[in-house]
Amino acid sequence: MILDKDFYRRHTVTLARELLGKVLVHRSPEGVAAGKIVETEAYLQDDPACHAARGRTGRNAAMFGPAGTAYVYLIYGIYHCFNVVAGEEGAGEAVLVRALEPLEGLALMQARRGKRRPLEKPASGPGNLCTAMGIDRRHNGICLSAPPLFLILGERPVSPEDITTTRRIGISVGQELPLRFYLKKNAFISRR
DNA sequence: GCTTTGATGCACT
DNA sequence: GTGCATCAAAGCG
Repeated sequence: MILDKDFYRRHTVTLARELLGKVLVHRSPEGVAAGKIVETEAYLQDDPACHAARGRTGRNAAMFGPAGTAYVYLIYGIYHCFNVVAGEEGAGEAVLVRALEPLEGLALMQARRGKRRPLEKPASGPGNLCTAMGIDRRHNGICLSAPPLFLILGERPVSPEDITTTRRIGISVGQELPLRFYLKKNAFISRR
């Protein structure tokens, strides 16, 4: 049921595409929240936009762990971003998960977002996703092959024709690259 | 309907 | 002190 270590052992770009359609589950004391991954971005070695590009620091240390480790960091002092570590151990590559289509615990996600009106897409955008799922720095460095935070197969497989490739979003360092992937026609992606 | 800006931890100059 | 893999409220017209 839970995707194990072997699932994560493949090229980072391949993993970024393979993660589409898989389901991210978080079992927390507040309840279970789960959603289908609909948007990802790959961050590779020798890429200035990759946090690991300038070596290991306290913040990015989890990126250098084995594939299938969670890398969660704080951005702009307020939002968290959730990544799946990929590639060879020590390479410092990862896949940023940018948006989910809620499958379970929609009300919990909406409550965590804390808006007046319940949001239709509470987990679209990397910062929003972490807020809705209750993911924060406590999850940094943990293994994604066991509860409380893990991935399972989706209901139906995703075929290559279902995937759109674009430039990554919000990158301001270095050359921008076609390393963003999302499910075509899915309403829950963060941007067109 | 845009565009601007404030929120602010952490790594780096 | 500056800038970032962000987001939404505020300002503008």
